[in-house]
Amino acid sequence: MSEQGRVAPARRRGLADEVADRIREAIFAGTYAPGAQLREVELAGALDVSRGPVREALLRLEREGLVRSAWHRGATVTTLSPADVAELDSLRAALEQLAVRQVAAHASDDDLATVEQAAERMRRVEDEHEMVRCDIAFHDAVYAAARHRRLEEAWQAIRSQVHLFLLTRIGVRSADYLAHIPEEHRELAAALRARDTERALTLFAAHRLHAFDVLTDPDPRT
Amino acid sequence: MSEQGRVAPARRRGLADEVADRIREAIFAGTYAPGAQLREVELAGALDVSRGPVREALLRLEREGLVRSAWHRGATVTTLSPADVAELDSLRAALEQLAVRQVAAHASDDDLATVEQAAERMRRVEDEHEMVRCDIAFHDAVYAAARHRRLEEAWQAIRSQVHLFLLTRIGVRSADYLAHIPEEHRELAAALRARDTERALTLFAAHRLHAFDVLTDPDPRT
DNA sequence: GAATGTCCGAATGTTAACATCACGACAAAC
DNA sequence: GTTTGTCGTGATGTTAACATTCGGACATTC
Repeated sequence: MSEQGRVAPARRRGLADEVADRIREAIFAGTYAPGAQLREVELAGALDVSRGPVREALLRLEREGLVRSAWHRGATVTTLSPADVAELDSLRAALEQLAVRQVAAHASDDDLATVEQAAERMRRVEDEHEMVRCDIAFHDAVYAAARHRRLEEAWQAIRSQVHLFLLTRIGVRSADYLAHIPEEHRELAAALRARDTERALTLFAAHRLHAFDVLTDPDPRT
Repeated sequence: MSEQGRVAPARRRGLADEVADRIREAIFAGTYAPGAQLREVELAGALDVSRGPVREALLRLEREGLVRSAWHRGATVTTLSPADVAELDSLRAALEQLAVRQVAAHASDDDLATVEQAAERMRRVEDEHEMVRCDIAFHDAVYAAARHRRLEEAWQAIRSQVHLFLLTRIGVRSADYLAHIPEEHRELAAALRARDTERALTLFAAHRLHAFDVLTDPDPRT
């Protein structure tokens, strides 16, 4: 969005990045369920590359918390225990508070517009997987608007895990989810646009709570 | 201490971990100054291993923010601009607040004792490099006492950079630093031991400010 | 003389073969 | 019957050679 007319970044990516993307997609698509082993030779064969880039890709996915690996024991897809979800929620809260403060205080109008667009995009979504992607994308936009590289990196370190968590929510309260979530995000964006820090913090906290307590307190109506 | 009599973790580490440690030490020792290039063949030759583990080690150091790398352009030691230092300070604040809350609320007495020991250890230190190491070790202990794996990982992602930052402070106000810092940390530990969340948060904030404004507002007396 | 095009060197990216390790099954010993 | 020791399999860890790419130096062109 209007990077002041700047041209594209135009940086070439290595094979390892590409491989990491493919593996990540496969995990989110359910090809590799949580707990499944990710064998290097198998992945290398499937993606038609050697083990080097696969190895590097697994290291990056480990940085994202999507994968855990032990010495000579290979990599497995992360499984999220209730304790893990609690950790994710508290850490996400800490990061998001900082992000919201930064955005409300210093964000450019362009960046705010990008956040609003991300919220708008959710209204035209039917598929649940797509909605989860949009949800994550919205928060990506918020962190991007904060213009805080290390904060964004910290978010990326748990981003995929949050994605995984949201995925487990699919099927539960799906009707509510699809109906209410877009409006909720529009309010978040509006509070940021108004630069109302306190209101934004409150709304973001409520938003996290909605996502979180579906697991601990499932809605009996569904 | 006293992990309830549990034996040591006893997990073997790979070559890559060892290599990462050596490179990290070399950077902290000043062998590779900020901005310096880290050539894979050079490191591999010096450490007498092949480029594979070196490559892996550089990826880990990149995760720690100690190293930056671009495609086909190799890795360089991170240089910290004033903006970077500001980022570190704000992110560190967010993480530390969560850690302090967790510790004050749920930490075991054993974990608190470990924190106190880390603070005590600072009193017998003369060398400035050693003091910086103890300073970091103290905060390590606090994060460990929080018993929050992802929070600890987030801390580790900026830990080395904070170390680098503290190193730049050496030589400035060194007398003050060596004299006052140990007492400051003992107060931090005491507030945690008393489980006085608000006081601890205030003290930790003041502590960060002390470290931070040496660069922005150097003491004229020194 | 400034700009463009081409080439060379040096570094990283990638590959495939080799070495090492962990886990499980099976057998032996107590 | 439980435990301990051995072995084989299949994976990861490591290595060294090959391919690709970047950056700068030099020559060329207008």
